[in-house]
Amino acid sequence: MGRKKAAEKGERDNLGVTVTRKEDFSKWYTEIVRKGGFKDQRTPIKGFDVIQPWGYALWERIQGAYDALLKEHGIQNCYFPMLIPESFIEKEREHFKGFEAETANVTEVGSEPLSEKLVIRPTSETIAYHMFTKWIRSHRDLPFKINQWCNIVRWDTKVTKPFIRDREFLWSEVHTAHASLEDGLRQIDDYAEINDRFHEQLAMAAMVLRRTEKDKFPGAEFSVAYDTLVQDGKVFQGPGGHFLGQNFSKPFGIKFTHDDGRKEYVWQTCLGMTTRQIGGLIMQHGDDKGAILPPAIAPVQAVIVPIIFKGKEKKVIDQAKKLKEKLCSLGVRALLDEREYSAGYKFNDWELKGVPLRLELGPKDLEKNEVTLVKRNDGKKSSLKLSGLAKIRGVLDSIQKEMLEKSRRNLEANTRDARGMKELKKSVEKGGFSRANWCGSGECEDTIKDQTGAGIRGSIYGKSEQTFGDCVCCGKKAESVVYIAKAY
RNA sequence: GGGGCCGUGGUGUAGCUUGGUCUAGCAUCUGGGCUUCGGGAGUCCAAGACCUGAGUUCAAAUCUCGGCGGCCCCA
Repeated sequence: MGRKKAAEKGERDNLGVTVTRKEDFSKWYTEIVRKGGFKDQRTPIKGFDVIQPWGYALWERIQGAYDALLKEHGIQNCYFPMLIPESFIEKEREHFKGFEAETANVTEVGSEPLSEKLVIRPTSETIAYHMFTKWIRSHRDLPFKINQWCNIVRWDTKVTKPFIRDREFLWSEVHTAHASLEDGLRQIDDYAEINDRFHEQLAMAAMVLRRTEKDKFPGAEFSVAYDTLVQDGKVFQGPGGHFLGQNFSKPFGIKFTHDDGRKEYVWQTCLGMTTRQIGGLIMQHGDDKGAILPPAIAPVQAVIVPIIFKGKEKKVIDQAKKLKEKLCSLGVRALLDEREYSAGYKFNDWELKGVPLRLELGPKDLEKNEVTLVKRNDGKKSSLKLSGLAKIRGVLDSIQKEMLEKSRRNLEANTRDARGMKELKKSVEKGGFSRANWCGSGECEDTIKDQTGAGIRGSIYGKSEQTFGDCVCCGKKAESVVYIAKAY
């Protein structure tokens, strides 16, 4: 059946996205991931998927942006081994019990059993800090800041979402050691700066929240995470930084000597950013046609689609090639789509993939020495003289700004105060963040979760907000203002 | 952690309730031709599938149980 006939019959074919966000947000997301060529889950082992070229190209951009920010802040890359001896786990029980149930273990080589069980890293604190004891001896060695890009295995019992919840994923993990509590805390501020700038590039408005005691990273003194608001009203957790205090340096014995000869344990921090971010980006910006990638991070910023009429092919293709060259020399990541598909097919395909700007070049444009621009974020069409191509940089910048603005407006419009459980329940149903007063007790935290299905995400990091009433749950004196939301 | 839905060519599906004419239908995709390209073109030819294991039965895509896998909701 042709597409026209299918459309007449009211059927939706399987080439594009078959559901709207409103109809079924989850299915919409999964379809974009698959049909946009981001990821293929049809592998033999659940949760161990293939990141496809388009998805990986996006990851490389995300990675590049983050890597540059880390390096600007004096963090150097290195690589730790994938296998960790089980005995290391004994050194930091509290930390590891958070992962214990989901580690994959290596117990034999060939058919010979190993003398000690090895764990495939679910995170690298234990192996990294084992090495820290060998590298750090003097105050001169501090601060010590390293990062590694690697894969991680966490064998969740259920996997429901590509990128968002996988058993194997790629990430960046930063580990630092400091000579004082103050310097360690300054590192957390550094993370905030890194992540603020990162989120600008992603065009995602974020809430920077200090997690509650229950929700912090296992073994940490406190955790700070970036929460962004997805279109369906749930929040998405992005990168998280953790202040570890001396909780790891003591059991691992990471000591240094001060300039006055005193010996002391180091203060530590860690930070992580994962391929989950790809899922967050898609859910944040996408529309019913597919993904929408912000220009700062899109692998292809402008795709050129030649419109070919019989007899005029050469002219159009030649001009399109020149156009691509010019754009590249202007520093635009441009791609000429010369595939043997119809123009309409290509339009849909690139919209699914999320390329921020499409340039159409056909006989009509050639006559006028123009090119047709179509913005992915709002679909607006315009013409641009071929002599004025430099303006494209400005168009890309404005797309970036518009996307960030939209994200900010969405966050603002969906953050509201709630006083008392009745109001909170109503607010949670609407989606987004509910801003409420909290007494600080774990009981109230659990009750809120039980009764509303939403959890306390934390309080704004680095800013103490004035309470505006009593605890939303128990009515006793409130200690802080917290943000409550359902999360992925 | 609890509950529910589901598994048929690469993809999306029909068939399953009531087992047999299923030698498994359709669309799309793929390869080859002709033709076409400003929103997923048309046409001709070719190729391509019942998740897995056990059971019930003369007979299983269809019924039963287990496994593996996918999806959704609640906690």
